[in-house]
Parts: sequence; C-alpha cells; structure tokens
Amino acid sequence: MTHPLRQHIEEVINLTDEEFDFVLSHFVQINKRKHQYIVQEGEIVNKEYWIIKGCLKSYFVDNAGKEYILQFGMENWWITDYESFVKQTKSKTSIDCIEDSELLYISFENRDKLTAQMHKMERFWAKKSKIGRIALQNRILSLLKNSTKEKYDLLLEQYPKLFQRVPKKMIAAYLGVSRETLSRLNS
Amino acid sequence: MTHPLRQHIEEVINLTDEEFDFVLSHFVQINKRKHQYIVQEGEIVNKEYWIIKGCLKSYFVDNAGKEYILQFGMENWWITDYESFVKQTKSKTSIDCIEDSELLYISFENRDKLTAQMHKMERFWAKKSKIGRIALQNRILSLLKNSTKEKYDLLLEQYPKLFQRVPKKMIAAYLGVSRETLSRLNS
DNA sequence: AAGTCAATGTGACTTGCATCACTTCAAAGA
DNA sequence: TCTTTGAAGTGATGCAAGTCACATTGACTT
Repeated sequence: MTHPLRQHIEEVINLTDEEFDFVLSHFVQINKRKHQYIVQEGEIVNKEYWIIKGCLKSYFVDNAGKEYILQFGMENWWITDYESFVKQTKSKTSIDCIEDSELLYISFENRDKLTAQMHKMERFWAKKSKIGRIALQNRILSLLKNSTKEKYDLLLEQYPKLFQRVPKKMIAAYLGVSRETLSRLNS
Repeated sequence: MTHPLRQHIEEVINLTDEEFDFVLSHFVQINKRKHQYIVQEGEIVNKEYWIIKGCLKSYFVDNAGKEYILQFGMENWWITDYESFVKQTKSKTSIDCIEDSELLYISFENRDKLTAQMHKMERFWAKKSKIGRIALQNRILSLLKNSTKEKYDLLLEQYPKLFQRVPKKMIAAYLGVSRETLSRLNS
C-alpha cells in the first residue's frame, strides 16, 4: 500500500520510490494521546507536523483565559505554529490533540536540507504555502462579511466531519462567538 | 540610484546588476489615476502588481453593495487577487487606486519563466508567500480576539501613514465595522 | 462663484451577541 | 457502581454596534 504521505505529496509533484524514501527519511513518527500537546505557547517551534491520523487544534489564549482557535487539523493536514517555525520566534499559540493522533514531523533543519537537495520538494511546499495563503484570505473575507449563522453553515458545508469529532464549544471558538450563541443558532 | 524594486528584492536575496536587469525585463510599468481599477471582479487575473508609488485597495462587494477591504497596498507592496492569479479562476475581488499610482506588473507567464530560469527568484517569492501567510494568520487572530477599538489602535500603530492617505470609511471597511461606529470610537 | 458630491460626525432606535446563572445529560475515572 | 467532570441547552439582562436620518464641511466640477 502506498504511504499516505506519498499520496499526499503526489497530488502536487511526482516522486520515484527512491525519492519518496529519501523524503520520508527526513521525517519522524510520533503518537500522542488526546489532551496532549505538540506545541506550547512561548516555545520556539522547530517542527512541522503532518497528521497521519487524529484531530488537533491550534489556539491562542487571551489574558481572560478565553480560547481562540486558529486552525483544526485532521488526516493529511499540516500543522504547526507557522510564524514561530518560519521566523524562529516564540510561539503565540499552542497545539493540542483533540483525539489520539499519529503524526509525522520534520525538523526545521531537515526541511532546509531536503528543500536544498530536492528542488521538487521546495516546489511542493511553495505550492502548499500558496494554497494555505488563499485559504486564510478566504477566512478573513468570511469573518468580515458573513453573519454568525452563515459562517457556521459554511464551515458545516466545508468540513462536515469536523462536527462529529470536536465539541461545539470548539466550533464556537473557531468562529469567534460564544458557545451559548452557537447553541442558539438553530432555534 | 538603485531601482526601488532592486532594493526590495535585495532585502531577501542578493542580485548582480545583470541579474536585476534580467528580472526587471520581465516587468512592465503602468501608471493609473485615482479611482481607476487594475483588477475587476469576475476576470481571471494574470498579473501581479508591485507598487512603486501610490495607494490601492483590494475589496469585495456583497449583494447589498457593502464593501469589505481585504488589503491596502502602498509603496513597495505586492498586490493582486492572489487566488485568481494562482488558480487562474475568476476573481472575487476588485482592486482600485485610492491615489494616482505608478505600478510594475509581471504576467503569470513571465513569473513562471523567471522562476524557472532563476532559482533565486523562486526563493524570493516563496519567502514573500511565507511572510504574507503569517500576516494573514495574525489578522485572523486579531479579528477573533480584539475589540473594535483594539483593532483600530493596532492598525494605527502598524500603519500610521495609512490614516493620512485613505478616508476613514475605508478603514472601517477594513476593520469590519460601520463607519458610524468607527467615528464614535474616540468619544 | 455656484452647485454637486463625498467625507465625517452625531442623535435615535433596534438588534445580535456576550455574559451570568442554572439545568440536564452523558462520559470518564475512582 | 458511584461520583465527578465536561458538553450542551436555555432563560434573563446589558451593552456594543448596526441602521437610518440628518447636518456640516470641504473638495472637485463646470
């Protein structure tokens, strides 16, 4: 069976068996249990994670203890604190597992090495960065123009599976409304 | 005097005179007057613009005619409908000049050619894409966690010049509040 | 110079959402 | 099995911000 990471990468670029083995040799697999973290606020993040299986959230906590979810991650998604990883500054966010998860990570150094030695992978990540940027742009537009109900419906339409896997209060924290308001939406 | 685009690119990578001339040969300069557009909703965008001088806004208009500003652009900024440019799909946004502006543009094809022939420029744009993505992430976080007053103050702190160049109603359209609310903030 | 239009401020009213409080229910742990 | 904890719904209340309306000012046009 083809490795899921290979399938994922080959959606963008083609790889020979040898090339994929070389790519994979730069990754390390780890398993985490529900409620465990992979990134903690304040640390300098030097790993980028790819989710084989499971569900995670990246979030920010304000002074009042209120949580704002920036991103959910599920199978075949990349997740990290991108700002900390790229700039090597302290992370403003944390990333926790919402379910038991199997992850692959690549270190900052290995990613550097790999892109330097394999131009294809540089193109792969460049493409991913472009796609990611477009998704963020669209989320900003949605935050500006859509009502809470519309944002909820759009999310439900785009990621129906998410609603079976994460508590509603996290959906609220992602949409930027209180859990009470979310609870009252369909009434 | 060094070309402003060269200065801009050399903040990320180094270029010889020949290399910069080669890069520049892929660009075309155009001048636009206040109120003129460079991108219109519905078209497939095949140019990316770099602002030599002037001020622009990229915005979305909803069914009610309400305007939402996604990005302002001033000197040394890149601007385009990124989604349309990358995916070659119809643009959801328009881009207008807020002031008379001098622009350089590079076509989709020339950008492709240039990155294929000059790996450095691929790295330059990859870097720009990363930085852009981080900025968008931070804007999302700000939209989620900050009050209107806080968002206003942050924008004022980050881009004080903007407030002398664009009408307040556009600041409101960028922050996602009505112009009346913005007007009442400092009272 | 007169006339039009855009930008901005402000009052009055309405509404969507936050917050606090309490309840029910189901899942996890001892 | 019993107990504790988290998820989710719901009522009551207050406030921030939207909407509509109108006035003022300054800029651009002819």
